[in-house]
Amino acid sequence: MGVMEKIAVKPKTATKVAKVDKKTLPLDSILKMDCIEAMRSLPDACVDMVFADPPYNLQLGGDLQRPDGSQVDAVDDDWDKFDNFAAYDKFTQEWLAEARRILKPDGTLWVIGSYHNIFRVGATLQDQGFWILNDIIWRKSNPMPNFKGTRFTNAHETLIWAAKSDKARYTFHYRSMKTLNDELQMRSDWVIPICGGKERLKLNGTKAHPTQKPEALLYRILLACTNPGDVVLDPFFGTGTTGAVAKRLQRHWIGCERDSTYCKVAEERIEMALPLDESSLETMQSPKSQPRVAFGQLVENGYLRAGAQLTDKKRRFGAIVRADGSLVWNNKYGSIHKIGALVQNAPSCNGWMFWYYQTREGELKVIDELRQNYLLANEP
Amino acid sequence: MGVMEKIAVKPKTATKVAKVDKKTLPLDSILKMDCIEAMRSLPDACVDMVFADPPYNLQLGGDLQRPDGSQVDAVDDDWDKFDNFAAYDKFTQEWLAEARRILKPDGTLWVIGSYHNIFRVGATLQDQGFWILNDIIWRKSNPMPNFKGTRFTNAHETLIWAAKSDKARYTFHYRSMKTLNDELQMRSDWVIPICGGKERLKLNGTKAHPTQKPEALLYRILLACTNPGDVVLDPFFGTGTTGAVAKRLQRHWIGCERDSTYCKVAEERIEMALPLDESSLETMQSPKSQPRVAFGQLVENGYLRAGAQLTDKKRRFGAIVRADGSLVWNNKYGSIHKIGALVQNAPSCNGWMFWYYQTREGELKVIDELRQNYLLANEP
DNA sequence: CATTACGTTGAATCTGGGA
DNA sequence: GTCCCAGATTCAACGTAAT
Repeated sequence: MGVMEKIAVKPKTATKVAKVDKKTLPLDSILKMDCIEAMRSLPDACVDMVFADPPYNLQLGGDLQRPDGSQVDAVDDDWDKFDNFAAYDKFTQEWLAEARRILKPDGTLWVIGSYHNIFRVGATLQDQGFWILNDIIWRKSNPMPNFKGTRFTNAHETLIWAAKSDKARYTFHYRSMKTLNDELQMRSDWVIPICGGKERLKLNGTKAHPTQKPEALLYRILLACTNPGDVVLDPFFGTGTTGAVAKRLQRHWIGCERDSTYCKVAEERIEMALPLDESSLETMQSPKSQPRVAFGQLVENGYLRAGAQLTDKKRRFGAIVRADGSLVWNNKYGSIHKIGALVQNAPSCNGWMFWYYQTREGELKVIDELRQNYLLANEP
Repeated sequence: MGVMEKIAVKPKTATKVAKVDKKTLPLDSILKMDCIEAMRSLPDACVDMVFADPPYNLQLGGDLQRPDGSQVDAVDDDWDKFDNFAAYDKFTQEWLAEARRILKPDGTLWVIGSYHNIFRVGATLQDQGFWILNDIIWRKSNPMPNFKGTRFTNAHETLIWAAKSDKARYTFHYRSMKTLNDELQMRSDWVIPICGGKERLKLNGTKAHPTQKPEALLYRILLACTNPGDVVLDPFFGTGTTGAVAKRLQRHWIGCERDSTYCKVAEERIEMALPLDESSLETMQSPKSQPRVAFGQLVENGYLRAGAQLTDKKRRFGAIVRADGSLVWNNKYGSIHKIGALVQNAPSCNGWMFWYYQTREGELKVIDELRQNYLLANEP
């Protein structure tokens, strides 16, 4: 188990990416225009995440406009689906290219879709160099049944999580996700109800947006893959689920939305959203973000004496601690990790978990416990 | 509830598609060559289903160790190596085009893949004119964990079910699936364990094939979307899961496989497989494939007299039966389904379940019961 | 013989900070 | 950019051995 610790904006962000002056960004506001045009107004590498819920109904020609307002394709009653796929692909290429440009090098992209469009979106983003990290299945606990009994009940939607490249060092709060999932690794299939009840926004008694996404979905995504203070852009903002959750989780957001009714609904909704208290935002952090403790510090501070014998759990191997914090085994010297790997003939080893010491009572205890004690005693 | 009835090859197949002489097909055998070459040797429109488990193009990096230091046995076979996406796409286009050609007009295609390849496969098959009916999520109950804690556990694979066109009259045994799923509609996410235990084929103590699929997966697919006697072709036969399940379910199969070791293992395995007894094959069938009973037959045979009054369950609407089996309501005439839809102002209605008649005892009973009685009394 | 303990394994794009 | 090396990281099912 790790130690509770506040999330801090990862320091590498400050040093590794081109510095973007957040003051010049339209943070926490909606750009009331076409998303491609909107993104073009932003500088390169300025956002930490893009979350996109693009249109997928190929017959809704209105959703396929170019930045200049012209129609991508004449979608009339005689529409040919091949022409339509081409038009949809072009639209997808355009908004993805802009999203890619404004993403920081270590930022990630999330897209949600159904079988109508997700294969085209996925192939396109791979073509553009995005590196898929996971595909995530949103399993709806209460999907609409297939009334005609002609197919399987369409009970899920698919999300793609992708980095800008295979080398990118993306944000992923593994430990938070594991905690959220009752101490088991979070899987790629998430059970979340569809958006309804009080959460579902209404206008004159009817739903304000046909495909409003549940906040729980965005909550998990933002918690897992961004840090407080990060900037999340949503090119198809709709009624602003992304903005509402971002505000709750103390992330900045930028929305793109042409429809003025949606904009109005979203603004009112986000205005009402309450940011979580900072203490509620504390999450389980990976030990990676704990201060490092050198094994030698433990020796130096008397947690273990030089000359003490360490063994593995089953007492198959024994090694001696030296004053500088190195171990000796079979006339070979090295770190706890190196010698641990050596005795097992393994390529690598976490010495903290491998080596045990004997207490005065004769009990074997893993040396990682000493490190935890040291950390507790030396907390800031 | 429907009636238990034997599956029969759907009659339309015999009349609608170009007749293929099954004697000329290499039924229930493996074509030991490249799948594209193999499919080219077959005539047009000769198979009812193609099930394909193509290489995933995994693009794995270096070795991967578990936390305990042991090595993960990766898929490093030559058949999964492609130079780039373009090469993989070309390969996909070629085998899909042949699969499309040999499929009967009402036949369907199933493909399985992971996020590495499924988006490319999905987009390609849409480009070729296939009409996606569902994407199905195979949720693994026991996936391999993400050992490094770097992503969400990849706990599923994706299948695509597609018809040759949007007009195709594909086979789907809705009722069998609903029965299989405890009287709930079968959803698009299926929980099935990975293939292990006795089912996992071994050679000299190690797995015979790195990616053997569970029979439960094929069982559900073949049961849902083929009829006994249908022909299923698998272009990437491997160790023959498709063949083994097809034999069990009394379907014909054709496999394509280049690797002679896989061929040998598959042949032995299928040889051992026992076809299910015909009585075990009886499953709940869709009302559509039951012998149709015209409502008029019931009138004709005295199950209901002309002039009788029908109502809905709550006696909100009343209609009169005419001698030809049509109903009258508000001076409007039509079938039980049409008038049922009309009175509710609904787009459609299953009249068999909507309309009730009154017994001599004054009890309301759904008219579907009369149909069931008629069917029982008139069984062959 | 029953139960527990331990070892093995599965389509995996699987580390990251500092010099 | 490369290199070095500390050190973080697993779930369910199945098979076999030990108790």
